[in-house]
Amino acid sequence: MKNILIVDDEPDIRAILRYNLEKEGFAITEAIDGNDALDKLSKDLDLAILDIMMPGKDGYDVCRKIREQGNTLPIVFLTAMDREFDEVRGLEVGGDDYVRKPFSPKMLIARINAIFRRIDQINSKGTSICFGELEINTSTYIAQLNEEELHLPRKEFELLAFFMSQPNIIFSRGDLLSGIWEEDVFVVDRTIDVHINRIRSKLGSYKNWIETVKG
Amino acid sequence: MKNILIVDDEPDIRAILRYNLEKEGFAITEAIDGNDALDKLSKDLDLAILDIMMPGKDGYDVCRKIREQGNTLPIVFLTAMDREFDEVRGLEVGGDDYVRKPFSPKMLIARINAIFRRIDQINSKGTSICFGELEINTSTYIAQLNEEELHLPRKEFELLAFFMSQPNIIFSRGDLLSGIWEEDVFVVDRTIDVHINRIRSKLGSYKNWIETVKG
DNA sequence: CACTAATTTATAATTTATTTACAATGATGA
DNA sequence: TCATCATTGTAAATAAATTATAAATTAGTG
Repeated sequence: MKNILIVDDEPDIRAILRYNLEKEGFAITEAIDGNDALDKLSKDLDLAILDIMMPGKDGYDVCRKIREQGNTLPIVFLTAMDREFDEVRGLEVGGDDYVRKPFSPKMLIARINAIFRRIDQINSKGTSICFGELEINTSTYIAQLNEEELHLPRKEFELLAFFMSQPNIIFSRGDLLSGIWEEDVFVVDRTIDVHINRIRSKLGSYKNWIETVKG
Repeated sequence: MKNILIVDDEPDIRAILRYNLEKEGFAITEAIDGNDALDKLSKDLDLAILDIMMPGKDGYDVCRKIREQGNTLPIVFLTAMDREFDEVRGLEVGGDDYVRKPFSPKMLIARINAIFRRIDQINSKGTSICFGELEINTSTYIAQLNEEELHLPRKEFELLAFFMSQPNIIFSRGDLLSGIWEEDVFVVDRTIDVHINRIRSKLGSYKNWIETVKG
């Protein structure tokens, strides 16, 4: 069971958080301010929710201290007014995400789950696809051909990953469009051709791995 | 008719989905949450649309459960906020695609059709015709002679498919014209002859499979 | 053999894909 | 901030494949 540390000076907020998170199956530890939080740090914790605005040490300070200890505990910031929170600063001091008050419990839980998933992914490297000498890792966005790294920008990578996820399947340009591009963007068919051309040239002698079928 | 399972806790979303998909000719089954969805699984289903955020079991959980049962039902995730959805995770647990809310019905349908097409291609059994050592697949436009792929451009393929769909039948050039060419185009009889000639030369030693009857 | 229909060959027209060049955007870093 | 570079998309030129036609050749039939 995942153990979450809630750090907030307002008892009401702590109660709401505890209620919702326990309902979702998390174990909860509470801290009433920054120093209390630092005292309660332990290996058992899986994530911390840090209020920014607290008497004494604020959320940023606590986060910075935690990181100074070499602790990689995932941290979600909680902030009352959107103006007060500087996302960049939060990420700078080592935060993983942030949620604005008033928050919907659903949203908060979604964010927390997303963080846990991301971590699971990093620890389980089951995200690579191979095809012959070609290996791509869809979580690190690294592609390798014959052990050599192949530099592919995002779109080219996605296109290649799309093909590799379903090898030997014929896709229409429309399939590729709806599979890879955002739904509301419109790109001309030739654009796809150009991307494929770029991938092919990077595949060098293996360029015929991507075959085209007329029409 | 394809049967689609819609899994979402919000009745409004279910209604929108049902409306659009039924308009497109799909049959709909609804489930209001993860457990309901698992109850309603059946062989009749052709695809499931899973909301990620649901009370109780979320979309990932449902997907994982379905896959644990060895069920390969195609699954499309539906997600409200982009932050919440981890695409890689979705694919890891066995999803086939995902669509973000608010979604355009057009896009959703495009995705769903793409999945069905892909599946048709993978188990391309129902759409193939055989004649001796010759097998053609009318959905992938792939023709094979003695297990070897036979490259046939569109028109030649259609012509061959036309013959194979009714073997041992004598067609006049007019029959072929009206069967294969668009209504309003006019092509000269010799054109057909040339196409048939090309097919024959590709059939090699089996070229006499297409016989000519004078007049 | 003469006549017509079918086949083959060559070539033109058309469609579709590839390549090249370049513009717009956005990120990076002095 | 400005300049620079990478990325992404578009347009236009080129190339390639497909389809259609025309003409030359061959085959079938009375």
